Formats: sequence, structure tokens, C-alpha cells
Amino acid sequence: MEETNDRGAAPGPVVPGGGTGGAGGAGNAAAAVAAGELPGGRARPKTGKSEQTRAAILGTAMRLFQERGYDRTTMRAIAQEAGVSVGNAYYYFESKEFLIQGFYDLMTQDHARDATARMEGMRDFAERLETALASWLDCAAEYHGFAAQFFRTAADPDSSLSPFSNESHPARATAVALFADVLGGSDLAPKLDAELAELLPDLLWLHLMAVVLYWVFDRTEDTARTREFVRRSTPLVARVIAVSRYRAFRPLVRDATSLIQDFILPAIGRTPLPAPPAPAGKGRR
Amino acid sequence: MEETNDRGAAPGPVVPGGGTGGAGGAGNAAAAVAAGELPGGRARPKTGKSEQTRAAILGTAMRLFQERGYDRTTMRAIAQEAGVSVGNAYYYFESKEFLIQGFYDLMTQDHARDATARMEGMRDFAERLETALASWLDCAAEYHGFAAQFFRTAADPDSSLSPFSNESHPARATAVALFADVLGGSDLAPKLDAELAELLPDLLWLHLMAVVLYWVFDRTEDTARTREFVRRSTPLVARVIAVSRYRAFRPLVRDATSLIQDFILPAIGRTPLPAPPAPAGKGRR
DNA sequence: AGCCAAAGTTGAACGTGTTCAAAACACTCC
DNA sequence: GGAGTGTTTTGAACACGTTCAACTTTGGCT
Repeated sequence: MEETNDRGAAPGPVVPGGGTGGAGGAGNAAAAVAAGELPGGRARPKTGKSEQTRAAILGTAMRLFQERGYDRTTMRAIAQEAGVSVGNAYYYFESKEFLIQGFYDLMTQDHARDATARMEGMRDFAERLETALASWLDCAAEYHGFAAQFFRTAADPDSSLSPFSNESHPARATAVALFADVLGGSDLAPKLDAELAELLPDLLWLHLMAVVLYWVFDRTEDTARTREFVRRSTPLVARVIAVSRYRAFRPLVRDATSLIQDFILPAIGRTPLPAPPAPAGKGRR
Repeated sequence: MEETNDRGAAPGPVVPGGGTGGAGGAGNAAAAVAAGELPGGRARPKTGKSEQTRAAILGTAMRLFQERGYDRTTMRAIAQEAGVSVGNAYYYFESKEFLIQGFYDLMTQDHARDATARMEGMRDFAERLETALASWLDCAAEYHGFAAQFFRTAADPDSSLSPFSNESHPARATAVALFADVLGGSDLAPKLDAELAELLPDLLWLHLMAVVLYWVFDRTEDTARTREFVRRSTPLVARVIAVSRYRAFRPLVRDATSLIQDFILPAIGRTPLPAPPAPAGKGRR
């Protein structure tokens, strides 16, 4: 072993809360990292110490991703700036992509909180839906730069990070629960066919995924185009749903519903199992 | 699909038509490689020689991708089996992903040919559409293993390989043209609103993209589930289109149409712009 | 205190995609 | 033939994600 253990001088990992550079300015999600969640790693903590290290790594990664983009941020850089070794980063995150997963989980929670707050008091379904989607755009805004990377992995069926894969982390459940609330808190809910009401949360989540896809490809300033798209498309969605009750649309809606039930929902991991009622708001497992 | 490795030990690049043409390892697409297309590389050929090298590399890559999967196929292995150096492979293909693009272009042409042939004589729109989609599933079947990789890059807006990106290679145009034919050759075409008929080819292409997404995640034997999904969903799509003419649906259809025209089509590169002459510029990132 | 297993941490090493300066080749014009 | 020019080919070198065997720290136990 070399006696020139330069590392000796370096202190331990960065301290939890303010450690990440004080005025750094990472977003809400990154800030929440330090709070001590436990999204997707593999560590089984006994002391809070390891949580700190984990948070330091994730926080640093997010900051660097924002600053330089995903591809140009190396694991070595993350480790160095977080004050740990490369191997240590891999002790907490199975791979570089898992860092994104860790971030995505946090952002999803941010979104659920923010959207719920914003919808407070609103009863009109279209309005609620638009608010929820706009909220997502705001929560995600600062990460637009490297969000593409997340979507890339989302499209990989082999990756356990894909939101479409069965065992996909709590993030999906949280998001779907939010949309259940979007519908449930609206004046539209009681008027709907029970069967349709059952499907809608998942469908609305799919709708969000489509919006996200749009957003990822949107290169306009502040993703203004996506915002406009949401503004224009949401009322239409609401109208389609509202109108589905009328006689003329019934046969079509019926067939579509059963198609979705048989093919779409199972594909996104919503097996027709005796699902326990998920309490809206806290998405833990 | 014989596994006869008849090209193996040749020192130089594989011979032109005969090499792959003979017993050929890979499927139709790979065979067509040798024909001398010029999909997505960067070479500006003067002799036919370089085409041979290019085809040898692409063909070998496809074979190895099928045999071992995308990730477990190294550029070194491709180069070695194709009888060229690593650097040479990069001379013809900007990156490993571009190999997939080269393949995708070929498969798209296969599909267009096959689907057109199969639809011969059919007039019913639903039937034509289902045939076209089933044809795609058949053409793509043998590549299911590494198709995921293609879809991964498709979701990356920074990659010029994305079918959603503006300058996306001829493959998209070919596919859209096919769907225009699906519609145009059907008895439904004359009955349709002109505006709607204008949109439909692109929309149907989007529909295909959705099916592809489903297919990528489908793990059933021979992707039976996707096939069933197509069988069930196609009539519904046809009915929605057919029914859109009736008075009750008009306002909805109108709004949807304009929404699509304003937001969806431009996003997939169908800008109603004054169309500059010939953007010969190669896609960079 | 001493011991031990588990948790945490390290950095060198490996495999792989990619780059690049130089060599080999092909072709044209003198 | 030879000089000049553009194309094709080479393989060593580089950067990065990832692995791993060994080391250090922690905390419970006697």
C-alpha cells in the first residue's frame, strides 16, 4: 500500500443538509434528498450515517446533471465532488441510471404534493386536470435538460427503471393515485360509469406519459409549447370523458373500455388482482 | 434461418452480393444490405467497393445483434467478424447506434413491400390496417430481441436516430406513405372529410409507434399478446374513424383535428412550412 | 477491553465505445 | 513512372461505466 494516502486529508462525506454547497441552488427534489428518503438503493441502514452519504451522492449527481447534462457528468466527477470514492457511489446506486431513478421518485412526490395543493377547492374536472399537468411541468422544469435520459431508460423493457415495468417503484403508484384524486375531487366523478371511473386514473397517467414525451422533445423556451398543448388538449380530454355517457357514444365507449381493461392495464402492471385500496397521498411500499 | 457461418474466416471484407446473398445468415433486411442502399452512413462512394465494406459491417452487426443481443455485441467483435478494423467500422457508422438505424431503414422497406403485397385486393379499411400492422409484427419478429434498443434511442430527442425528430431519415416517410396507402386503397377513403384524410396517415403511423411500444414490452411467446391486441384494437380504430362523420361527433372531431394539426403534426416534423428545397445537411448532434 | 461480523469505503483494474494521427490505397494528371 | 489528392483502413490510445478484492469502521457481544 502506498504511504501517500492523499485521501487521508479529505474529511468524510459531505454533511447532510447544507452540505451540498450552501447556496448551490438545486431544486426542491434535490433538497429533499437530504431529508433521508429511501427510494431505490440497496442499503439497509442502521445508523443515519449511510443515509447522509447516499444523500450526498444523489444530491451531487443531480446538481452535476443539471450543470453539465447527464452524459457529460462522469461517475468519477460525482464521487469526487461528493467526497467519496467511485466504488462507494456504486455501493449505494446500482448504476448511473439508478441515480436518475432516485431523483425521479423524489420529483414524483414533489409533484403530488404541489398538484394537490394547487387543486385545492377546484371542482371542475378539466381545470383540475390541467392544473395537475401544469404542476408537473413546473416541477420538472429545471430538469428538462437531462430528463430525456430518464425517458430513454423508461423505454427499455429490460431496465427495472421503466415506469411501464411491473415492479416499477412507488413513483408510478404515487402518480396514479394523484390522478385518482384529480378525478375523485371533481364534479365529474359521481356522474361517471363505475367501470370507466376505475380505468381513468391509469389512463390519465398514460396521458401524462404522453405529455412527458411531448415535453422531452419540446425545444421551445420554457417548454412553452408543451404548456400550450396541455392548455388546449385538457378540455378536449374532459369533454370526451363527459360525453361518453351519452347514448350515441355508448357502444364505442364500451368496446374501448374492455379493450383497455384487457390489454392496456395489464401491460402497465395493473393486473386485475384483488387490489387493496390505496390511500391517496402516501405511496409507500 | 440457417446458422451456416459461411463467411467467417475471410481476411478482407466480405464479397459483394454473393457474400450475404448466398446462404446469408440474417433475415431479409440484412440480405438487402448487400444490394447497395445508402441509408444513414456518411460515405460518399465513388467505387462500389466501399459499399461492400459497409454492407459487410452492417450485415455482421445484425447477425451478432440477433445472436448475442445489442449490449453483448462489441464493436470489436463486429469489426473482427466483418474482417475490418474497429476504426473502419466507425468510418462507415458514426456510432454503434447508427448500425441500428441502418437496420431499421431496411426493415421499414421490407415492411412496406410486404404489407402492400398482403393488402392486394383488400378494400375494407379495418382489414387493410390490421394486415399492415400484422405485417410489421412479422417483419420485426426476428429482431424482437434487440428492438428494445432501437426504441430506447427513439426516445432520445438528442439522437438524430429518433423517428420523432425532424430530419429523421427516410424510414419515417416510407412508413407514413404506407399508411396513406392503407387508407387510400380502402373503401373508406372517399367517404372521409378531406382534412381528416390529410391527418390520418401520420396518425396511423403514430398508432404503429404505440403498437411498437406495446410490442417492445411484450414478453409472450411470439409476441402473441401484441398480435391479439392488434386484432382487437384495429376494428375499433376503424370504427372511430368511420363514425367521425356523423353529426353527433362532429364538434369533437373538429376540435381534435385542429389540435392535432396544431400540435402533434408539427412535433413529428410535419410542419406546414414553406418547405425549403433540399436540406442536404447531415444530422449532427 | 477484546473480538467479531456486518456495513461501509477504497482505488486499481477491466471491458467497451469512441477518437485520431498516420499509413495504405486508388485515381487522376503530368 | 511519379507527384498530387482524396478515400479508405489501421490500431493504439483515451474516457468512462462498472467490478472486485481488500481494507477500515461500526456496533454488538462477552
